[in-house]
Amino acid sequence: MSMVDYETVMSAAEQKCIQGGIRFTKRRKQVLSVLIEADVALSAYEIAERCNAGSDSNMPAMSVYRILDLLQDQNLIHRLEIANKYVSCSHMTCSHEHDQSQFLICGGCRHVEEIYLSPDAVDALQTAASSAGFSAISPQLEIKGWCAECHQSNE
Amino acid sequence: MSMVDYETVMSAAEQKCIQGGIRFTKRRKQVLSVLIEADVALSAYEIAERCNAGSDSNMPAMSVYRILDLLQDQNLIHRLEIANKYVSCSHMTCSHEHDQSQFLICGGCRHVEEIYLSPDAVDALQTAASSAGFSAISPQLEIKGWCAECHQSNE
DNA sequence: GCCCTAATTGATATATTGTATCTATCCCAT
DNA sequence: ATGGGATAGATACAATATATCAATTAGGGC
Repeated sequence: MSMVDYETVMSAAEQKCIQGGIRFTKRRKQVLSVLIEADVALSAYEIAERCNAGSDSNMPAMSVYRILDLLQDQNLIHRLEIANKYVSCSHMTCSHEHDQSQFLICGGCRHVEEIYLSPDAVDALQTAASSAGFSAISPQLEIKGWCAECHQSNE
Repeated sequence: MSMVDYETVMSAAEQKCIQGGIRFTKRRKQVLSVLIEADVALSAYEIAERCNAGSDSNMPAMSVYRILDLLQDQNLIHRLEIANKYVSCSHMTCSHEHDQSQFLICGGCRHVEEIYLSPDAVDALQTAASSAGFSAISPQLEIKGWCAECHQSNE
């Protein structure tokens, strides 16, 4: 799914882990690989399944949760709260910080698309939030909507 | 919490149910009352607890889920997917349809505020969604952020 | 190389949220 | 008053997530 080479992404991930003071272990590589190779957002239990598919290793779902938390801390993946699923970060190889990511999530099939909102749009959201006494909106926005396919089948 | 009289709201709710072809039963009144009187968003199990608090009636959580689904169909309440919680609709007494509601949800304490985005901001979101192949964004937006209090304690 | 320590993983239990299904009961229209 | 659809009860279970403690592993100083 990624636009860049798998090896490049993985070594960038390793660097981020080292800089974050944690190890890029076999288990963690395994979880991140599954997310990078998936073309859809996956639940923790789906990730565990894929780790275990056709292999002798046993990846318990509990470990997956632990590892997902860590990878999130390193900004290598995103947790989508509306979908209860996880996706790899599309900016993994960037050296600079990304302070915004935006996702569209289909309310029907839960398909996920990463989008790019104009700074103006983000500003408008931030302004509305400030007016309501919030100091900041999340750097990771999730917008629920309807993909063309699900929209049709629901008419 | 409501700006309008409780009785007014409940009778408006009853009208909406009748128009929707369903009954406004004791159980459904009970669930809606709890949500109207709450000043925070509540989970289904919290609603069940409040229904049962200091009373002889037994409201099972399963019934709560069923009733929440119905109330949502009648546009009397909103389900917040980011928070896994429910709030009563602030437009319950309006006769016209509201095609947009927007909520801010604190990522720390899960406090919920209803906000009003400018049409321009909503347009920007819709445009970004269309570009990504989505035919529509949800009429109910959920924006995660940080309330002033949680923002401070996380600095 | 070896040991100490801390990080990591394993293993188990349990909490939380939500769905499926079948039965019993209630209430309205005839 | 009663037949039938809407509503509620009851039970089981699925899916998602957290807590806790023990076992193992990997690096850094000697």
